Amino acid sequence: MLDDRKLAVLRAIVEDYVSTREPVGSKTLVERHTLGVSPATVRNDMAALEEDGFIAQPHTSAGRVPTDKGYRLFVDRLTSVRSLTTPERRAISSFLDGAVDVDDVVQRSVRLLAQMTRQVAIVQYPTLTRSTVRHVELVVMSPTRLLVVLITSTGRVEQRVVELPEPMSDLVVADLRARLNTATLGERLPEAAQRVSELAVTVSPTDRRAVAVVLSALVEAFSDDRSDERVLVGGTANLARFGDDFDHSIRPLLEALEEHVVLLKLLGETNDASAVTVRIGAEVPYEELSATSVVASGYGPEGEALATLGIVGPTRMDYPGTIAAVRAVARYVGRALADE
Amino acid sequence: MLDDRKLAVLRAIVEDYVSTREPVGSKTLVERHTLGVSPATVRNDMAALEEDGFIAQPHTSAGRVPTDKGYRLFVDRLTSVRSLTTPERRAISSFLDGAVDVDDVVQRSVRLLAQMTRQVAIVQYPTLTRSTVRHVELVVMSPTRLLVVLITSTGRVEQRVVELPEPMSDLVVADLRARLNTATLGERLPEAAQRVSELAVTVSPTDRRAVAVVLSALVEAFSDDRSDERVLVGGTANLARFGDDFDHSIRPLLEALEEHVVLLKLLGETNDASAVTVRIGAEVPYEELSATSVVASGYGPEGEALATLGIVGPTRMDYPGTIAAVRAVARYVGRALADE
DNA sequence: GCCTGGCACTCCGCAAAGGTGAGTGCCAGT
DNA sequence: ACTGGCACTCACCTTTGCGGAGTGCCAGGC
Repeated sequence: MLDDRKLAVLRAIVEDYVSTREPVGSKTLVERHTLGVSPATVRNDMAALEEDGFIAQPHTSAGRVPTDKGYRLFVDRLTSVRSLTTPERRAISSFLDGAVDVDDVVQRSVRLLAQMTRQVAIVQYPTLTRSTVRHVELVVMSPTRLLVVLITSTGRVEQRVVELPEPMSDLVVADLRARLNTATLGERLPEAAQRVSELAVTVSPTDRRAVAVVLSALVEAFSDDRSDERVLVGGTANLARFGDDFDHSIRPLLEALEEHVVLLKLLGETNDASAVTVRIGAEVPYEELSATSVVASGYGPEGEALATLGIVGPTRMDYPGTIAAVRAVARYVGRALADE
Repeated sequence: MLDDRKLAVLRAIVEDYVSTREPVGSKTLVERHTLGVSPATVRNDMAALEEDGFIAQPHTSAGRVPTDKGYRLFVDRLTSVRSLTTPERRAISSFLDGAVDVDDVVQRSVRLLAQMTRQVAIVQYPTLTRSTVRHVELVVMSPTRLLVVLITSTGRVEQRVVELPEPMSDLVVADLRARLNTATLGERLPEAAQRVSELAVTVSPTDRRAVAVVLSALVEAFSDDRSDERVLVGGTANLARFGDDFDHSIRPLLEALEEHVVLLKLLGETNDASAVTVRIGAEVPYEELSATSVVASGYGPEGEALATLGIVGPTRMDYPGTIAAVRAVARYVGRALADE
């Protein structure tokens, strides 16, 4: 069915269409690529490719355009991932190196990704779930008010003010603080929540009610991980290069970009930090975005996927370059996070 | 020069143009408004208004369109600010009431503003400068690494990791922590920074170098108020209603929206929390945005302007409605912040 | 003196018409 | 199995023509 030359033709069509944005015909194709055959032969191959649904004609006498299925084949079999040049790597490093904290890393990543791919970039904040407890602090604000602070290994800080049902002596607070820290230090958040719950049993009956309030606030801080719902978007100005069909491609995308929930669904879930996922056209889980593709990857320190980042762009995009960029940024951001 | 009828004509032109998006002619104007005169008379008035630069003709034999100067006059003299209806007020309240912290208030405000005005909304985060110190925490991470955490009354958390030039004993850290808190608790940030600097003198010579590093990190956290450079943008999907001239009006705006510095400049500075500023077309401090207007207002608890919020939209916008919305949201957000 | 109805004029916007060219499918020949 | 040739199709561009909305100006009326 699909011999090597037909695949070469498909590849050529995708590449030309991506760079020129115009349907590509048999003649121009032969001129620009060294296929070693005449336009007429290419036409036969094209007819076969169209038969199989890899390419399509906008109108009877126009050139061919890749279909989603065509892009899919191109991405899966016709492209070897380009690795970045040394200067490119260096640029990424230096761009991310200046980051002062996790927020800054995320912000820089979005910019970097948007700039490299010239697409709309999306970066999800690192999940707390896999981070560990660095410190738990209890601050007495008044006899019946306590500030509970949780600091994680990724440098994120969660804090809650709790109203105590009855006063707690400083001694009890100090004891509780010490016990909390020994129990949770270095533990992952879910495990830490578990440990904290266990502590409840060991408390003397007199303080039980007050302590229970504190502990439940802390457990909530451990579990209520709002950060994994947060995403940052950048490079929206690149939408300008999207095409001119505002209502049918740009508007729905702008609307989607406002909804973080939608974005998270777009990025999808990845457990493997090194795998780059590509969703093309109709594969994207929103009907309105059928003219867009999503290239995403998990990222995190030591190949563990804490969160996802990626880009959204027209199906007509430079997949090899974009995939390489997303993969590289994911890798470097993971590394940058490990340093924090 | 400008008698009452001419002003009425100008007002009618602005209103019609805003709602229809089309140049308005003398005949339609008379039909839609009760001016009590004939089209011919209106034409004469229009000629005078054009002479004075309040309106312009896209081409000979087209209707008239307001100029920036025309909008200016309209905003300054021809419009009385509409006050909101009770249901509208109630909607705002209930929308903002559910907010759990400052971040949430800001996020809700952006949504609210974008929804009410159907424009792109911008909200600057409240400045820290006027907030007070709730707690300072020092966490020992390793003998030579210390985590400095600052928690403010608005619930904002700043944190820094400092590398110590030499180890610090736990005792010294505990002592320092206690002294820091007694010195700064309840102080406003600038004053707190001052107090911290003063502490440096009282330290024993052996620890001076290490302590100095910690203190300067803290002073920096007090002063380096990055939050007043932070802004949140929402409602970009409303750009779709902007017009179809993508390259000349939407693209530069999208680019501007990416640059927080630019946005802050757009919002401008307000000291008075109750004043709504309107900048029209060329009055906006960016040449590329000459087709846009900015409606902004300061906001904060008790009429004190902690920050600015506003909207950006085409010069052709519903000024009375927008101004009313911005003013109302600013007022309610100020109130919501006071509650936190 | 200001307003009005009438009139000639301008010019945008739309639609129809015609020409051009890129691209195709098919077929006969090598 | 590939190629050159040929007739055909159809989007796109330009040209042309026309209608209509709008204007400016002028002479007449309250």
